[in-house]
Amino acid sequence: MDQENRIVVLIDMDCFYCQVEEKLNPQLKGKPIAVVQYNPWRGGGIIAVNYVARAMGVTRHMRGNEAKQKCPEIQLPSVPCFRGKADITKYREAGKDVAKVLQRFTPLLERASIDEAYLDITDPVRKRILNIDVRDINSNMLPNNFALGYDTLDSFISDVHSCGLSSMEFDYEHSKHLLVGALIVSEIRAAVYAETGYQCSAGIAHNKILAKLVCGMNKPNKQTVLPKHSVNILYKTLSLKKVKHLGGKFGDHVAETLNISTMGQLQRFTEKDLQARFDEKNGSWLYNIARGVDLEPVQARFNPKSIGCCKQLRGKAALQDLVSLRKWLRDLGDEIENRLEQDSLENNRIPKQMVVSFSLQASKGKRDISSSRSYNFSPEDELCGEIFSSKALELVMDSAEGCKPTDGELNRMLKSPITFLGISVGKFDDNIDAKKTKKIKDYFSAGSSKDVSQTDESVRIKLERCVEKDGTNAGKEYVLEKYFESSDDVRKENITSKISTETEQRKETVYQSSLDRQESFFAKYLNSGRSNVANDRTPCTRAACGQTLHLSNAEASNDTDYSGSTINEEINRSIALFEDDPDDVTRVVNMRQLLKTSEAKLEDVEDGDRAQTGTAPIEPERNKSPDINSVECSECGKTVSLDKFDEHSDYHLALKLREEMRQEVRREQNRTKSVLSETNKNSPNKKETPEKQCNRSDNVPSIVNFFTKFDRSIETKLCAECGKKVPINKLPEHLDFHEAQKLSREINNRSSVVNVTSAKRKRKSSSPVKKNKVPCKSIDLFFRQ
DNA sequence: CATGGTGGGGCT
DNA sequence: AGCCCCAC
Repeated sequence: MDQENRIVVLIDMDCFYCQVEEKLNPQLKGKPIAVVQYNPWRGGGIIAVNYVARAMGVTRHMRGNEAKQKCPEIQLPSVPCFRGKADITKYREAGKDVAKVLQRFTPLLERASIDEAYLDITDPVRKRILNIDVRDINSNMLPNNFALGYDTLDSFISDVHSCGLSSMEFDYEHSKHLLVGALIVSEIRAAVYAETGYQCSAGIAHNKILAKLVCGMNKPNKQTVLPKHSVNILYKTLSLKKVKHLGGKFGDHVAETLNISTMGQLQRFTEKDLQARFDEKNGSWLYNIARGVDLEPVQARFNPKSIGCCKQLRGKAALQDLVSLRKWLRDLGDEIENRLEQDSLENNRIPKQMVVSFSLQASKGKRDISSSRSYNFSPEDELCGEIFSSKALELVMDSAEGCKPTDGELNRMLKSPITFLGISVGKFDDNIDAKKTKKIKDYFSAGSSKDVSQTDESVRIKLERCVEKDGTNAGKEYVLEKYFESSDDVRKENITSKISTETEQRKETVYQSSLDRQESFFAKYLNSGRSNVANDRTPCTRAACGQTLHLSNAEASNDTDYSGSTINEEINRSIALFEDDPDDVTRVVNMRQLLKTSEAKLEDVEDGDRAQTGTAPIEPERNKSPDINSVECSECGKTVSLDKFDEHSDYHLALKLREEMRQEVRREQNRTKSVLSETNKNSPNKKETPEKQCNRSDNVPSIVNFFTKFDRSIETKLCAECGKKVPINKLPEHLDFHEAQKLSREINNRSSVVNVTSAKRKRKSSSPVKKNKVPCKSIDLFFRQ
């Protein structure tokens, strides 16, 4: 409503990647470290530096080797590498963990990056003011808090307490709200630290630009408030380029045309003047921000609007031929698929569009030519890595003239090398349950020719395996219900009776008989689960889990807890373990306990136990050393409790197996393609679509050879599921792969009962600033050479 | 060859 | 739709 009197916060994690590495490997704490992105060139590129290392002169922009020179004892943990590119999953997950804590304090949270979020806490501040006496706030309650324009926080507080009588300029109401905002922010940061172990800094001001600005002024692990009347003090010396949106070309342009360098100097110009020199919108924006005014609302957004991955392939790494292009698109497509799987699981949405971007090497001295092409998914498209990579290839070929005019077998060279490749998906469709239910039905009725009873049994076994992890009847019923939704009546009958009557007694034997039959992907996976069933420590965990489910259900009725999960959400989470992280349940349990204790603390505050509030732990003395009963997984670095470690290892094994199987399927697909296109080989020359050219290129002997190790002497059989040729000895595995896919889809397609996104307020983008913000055409032309 | 991989967003 | 800029 009153955009100028909001309380806006920017939370920024301190050297986040380093903190994540330090948490994963506590031995690193206190030592100088920098996280490098794998890159064989000169020790890797540094993307984060902790404060110990910064003190010794290590900065971003340096390579690992330079850091070693400056600081020989520096440790350089590296971003893991998957499919030939950096994989930042663990940091993404860590960022999400943090954001979940933040979200408890306000639904008006905008995730700005992996480690930053804006919070509009205007409402929480108002409510708090009704419940407390601002005069009871003292600097002991606000450790590590700075007020810009004041030597000490106390002098700011006493200004507020004296009702601003000491200064004509002082706006009491504004500063009172800021002070209460700072109090809330210190509670937020304490919660983040208590629940995640991560430290962050914060800026507290009346809008996003200023919050962002002051957040960086005291770091790390500090927070800074910016009273309105201190803006001019700050601007007096503040370089214009420090302000968001002015850090790039536009900022340079402004500074040069006006011949100024500080924000203060920007105030000398009238709005009309600025509009004349730049553009109506940019002019107004500059005029406003020069006075500390920024009307851009904090948007309620937790989930990203797009999911993408890309890879630079510069210099010698540039792609020269179709084979390598296809390889990279496959890898990118696979990553998209995996991340989308997760996303649909968590957010109940699927993308409607994909965009492929690429750059072609230009003649030396010139900038590479970058292009992008989009594709809107049709309802029949199956959102798998295969679709992403094949569509991407089509689009690239279509617009990049990838193939040289045919010259016998050498037509696989690209006209110009590709120096950048990226696939991203977006334009998400929310609440996809209805549509998906139909798709599930398709999947399950597609098997047809296979022995129905065996299919059902294997599905049943897998379903039981799922609910096994859940440990509650509710979860079992839920899963079965979802399965029935997608089954025809005969199957329903069949399975219902089996499960309802025999489950408890026959569980072991069912597993056993299944295992006797085949030792394959699922058998191995199930086997690992079975051994855990036998393990007497596991049931305890499950019991705890079941208890938690009920607890969290109670919590969900607490409307001040925005993250409160429903029982169904918890169940879903448990089910998700099958594909997701087996450790999740224990994490949820721990998280719940922490939430309860921290909520209790917050209630203490609300109840007016102010002496207690004063000790609000900005750095709790909690012992963060890892549990003696847990161990760090060498695969993913996560801490895993010992009694779950077997299971966790199996999870990684399963992932690897699945990946192998996918590759296997791909190889077969490609071989099939090339065989098919052989029939075209002798057809007369005619205009061909790029797609056809693609296929034909697969026929080139060298490319067939690329997909190694296919032995034509081995007998093959057509798979009833996918119609592809499968070596007969690989058939059991291959069928299991399809089962795994089906189950995976079934799991992914189940409804997510709580839709976090929909709980958020949706604002109209009425922000005047939005229109005011961006470099206009004239500026674009100015910089285009 | 040399921050690189991700995101958001505005303009035409 | 496709291009470009900004920022972490």
